[in-house]
Amino acid sequence: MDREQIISKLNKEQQEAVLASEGPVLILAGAGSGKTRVLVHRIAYLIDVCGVAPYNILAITFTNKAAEEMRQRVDDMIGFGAGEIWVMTFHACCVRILRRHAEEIGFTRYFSIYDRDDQESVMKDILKRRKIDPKVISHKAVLNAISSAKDELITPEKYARLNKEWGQVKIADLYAEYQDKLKENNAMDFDDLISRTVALFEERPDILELYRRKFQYISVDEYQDTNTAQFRLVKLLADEHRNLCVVGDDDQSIYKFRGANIRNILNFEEYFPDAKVVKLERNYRSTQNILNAANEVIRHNRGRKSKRLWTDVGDGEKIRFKRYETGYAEAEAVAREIAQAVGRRERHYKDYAVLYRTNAQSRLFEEKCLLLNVPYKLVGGVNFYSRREIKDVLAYLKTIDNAVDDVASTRIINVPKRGIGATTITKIATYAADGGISFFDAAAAAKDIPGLSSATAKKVAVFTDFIAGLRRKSGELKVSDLIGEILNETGYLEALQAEGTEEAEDRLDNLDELRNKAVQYEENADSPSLSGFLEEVALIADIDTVDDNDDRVLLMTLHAAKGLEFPVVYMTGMEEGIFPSAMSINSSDSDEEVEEERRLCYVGITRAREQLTMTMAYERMMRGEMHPMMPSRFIHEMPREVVDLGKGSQASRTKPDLGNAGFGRSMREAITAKPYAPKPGNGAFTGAYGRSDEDMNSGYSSAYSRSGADRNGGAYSSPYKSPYSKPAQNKSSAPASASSGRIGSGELGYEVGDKVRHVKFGVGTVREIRNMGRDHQVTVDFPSWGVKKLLAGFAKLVREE
DNA sequence: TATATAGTGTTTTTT
DNA sequence: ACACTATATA
Repeated sequence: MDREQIISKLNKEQQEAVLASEGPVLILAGAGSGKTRVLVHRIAYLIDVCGVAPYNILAITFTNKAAEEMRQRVDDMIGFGAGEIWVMTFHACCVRILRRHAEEIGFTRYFSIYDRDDQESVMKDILKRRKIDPKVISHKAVLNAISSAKDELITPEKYARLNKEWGQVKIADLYAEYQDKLKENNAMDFDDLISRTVALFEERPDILELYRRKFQYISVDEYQDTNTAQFRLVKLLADEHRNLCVVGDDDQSIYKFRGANIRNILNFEEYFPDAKVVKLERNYRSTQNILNAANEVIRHNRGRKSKRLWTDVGDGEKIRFKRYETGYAEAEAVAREIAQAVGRRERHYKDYAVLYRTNAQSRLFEEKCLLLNVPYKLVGGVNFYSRREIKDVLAYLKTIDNAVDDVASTRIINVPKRGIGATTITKIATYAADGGISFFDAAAAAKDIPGLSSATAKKVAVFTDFIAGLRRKSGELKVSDLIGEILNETGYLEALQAEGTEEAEDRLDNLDELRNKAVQYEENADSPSLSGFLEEVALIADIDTVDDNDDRVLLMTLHAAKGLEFPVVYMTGMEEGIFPSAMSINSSDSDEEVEEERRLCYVGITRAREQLTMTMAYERMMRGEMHPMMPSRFIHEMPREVVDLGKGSQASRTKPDLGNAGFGRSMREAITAKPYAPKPGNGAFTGAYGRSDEDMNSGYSSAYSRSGADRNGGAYSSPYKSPYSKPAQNKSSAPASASSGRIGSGELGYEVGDKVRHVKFGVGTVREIRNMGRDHQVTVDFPSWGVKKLLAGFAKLVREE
């Protein structure tokens, strides 16, 4: 293609961005402004017009899905040679470089990649061995501190130099040990992938030179989400030729908690004073109403590069704001609306995305979709690859592939059960530590380990022999066959099949799925290998597996929705404390954190093409308790005229002074100003505000079918009683039932205050009897043994006359 | 050694 | 509400 062909279908700013091929470029791309289009055209321009070799191009994206999409579009545009371009995520790019130079930094090319789970087992182990009370220093807190340090390229030594407080000194120490442990295991965590690549480049100018020469033209997508380490990496690679094009939107920076440094984008022009800056404000995705809402909300943030999205497609529908009694009602109403629209053939399921702030909210939507037969895909939450059965199989594969990965081998040495218990595992681990060998090698030498009985050593040998056998065969066996062999030979499948529970069925399905993925990998990879498969699996995010052709509603967090778009979007749980999260509101630098939440809101709003609905619940179940909720401040921040409150909405009914006209653009006065406070006790829905019929219906029906009665075995009877008042709990120490009168009388033959005899403890006094459902827990005070809690069915207590 | 249960803490977002 | 840990018991 020639220059004219490439730029002919782009707007003026986009053309400018595409044509600025040399030198540093900062593209401030508002949501939906066609930045992927620009990036793709830019690459085409570099190759077809500037004569750059595809081999010399590096395009970094945020997710594998984005990489795939970009690769596809580049393929379509330039055809031959596109395969040579590196289009991938930071992490994938670093792994590729690190595998090649692993030996030079003390690893082998088979190094494992540890996910959060693996990191946790390493850290727990360290804390345990150091006898540190996890209540004083939690493994999670340590890992978070380490992760933040790595994002900032702070080594353990530097961390120790920088931090002198007691807790921090401890962390520095643990950090150092953690790094040693990972190295021993020939493993790296996600953060290491970046920081070790940076370290490699800084220590070995010769290697850096290699990649500088290779990557002549670099582009970075979602630049606002890069952290210090990633920025340093890019800077190292681009410093010489300075052909660096970054694309980002400071308003969409939502990963500060992961170390994203918003200054990277705000200060780009300081690092590169000669940078060309292009602003893309024309939006090709949403209606003007949606854009107005987004613009107005984000305007409440300070310190941003000002920009204002616009479109010429017209106003479109207003944004709908709907309120429901509870989270259950909210979820049901959303699912029902979708089902109805699809039923009327107005929409496909895949036109919809249901977004929420936290993964915990997903369960309700999942339940209601199931109930109403709405096909859905849940993105995130429990990642496919972090399910137990999947991790088990992967641990087998890792043990075969990376013999020194102790986390992997300890995980599966007794899975399925081989009669190797915690004591044995500790003995093997100690032996390994003393001899400076890996856990697996120690296990292979079980018969030499003092203190292990020959019977135990034999059990261990069964395991190590099995792995050794597979290791021999791993060269010629395909990954999928290897998986099959593991599942069959260990009896893993058999054990699951024997269980016969629904959960076991799910697990079997997941294992099938894993085998399918392996087959897919074998078909698609250039040169399939066990390490290659493990790497792909480690770096895949849930969102990467979303299939655009699948006709399903997508359920996901607002974070996961970044970079995507949908005709219809529901933003749910629009409540203070949920969104913005209580965490951000109560934080010590609340202003900044709420601004990040606001950006998240902006991201959510701008996902919608045609219709956007925001929903909230008056009451929400959190940590097992019902809480009254107030509308999110972000609702107030939207301009009044783009929002539809729905007919018969409470605002116009109970606040006649606000009516339908005559007040300012702010939503603040137009909607509920006070939290909905159900009267305790009577529980009827007589809050201060009237409700639309729709709200009424969904509120009640859902509450009845879901909240009270069903889950407590019909414990609550009257429809006039609040479905939300807590029914008496079975385990409560109050009388188990009104009719039985005295506690535990009848079946047990004794009651509180009675003297009872126990085979071992002798005679004691019954202090308490708790109904545990099937059995009773009896608290007995034995004069010579103290107070014991016994199960009536077990203890065989006999009343003493 | 394996299992069942009670007690405890916990939650934002993720490559 | 849920998951994880510590404890008790066969």
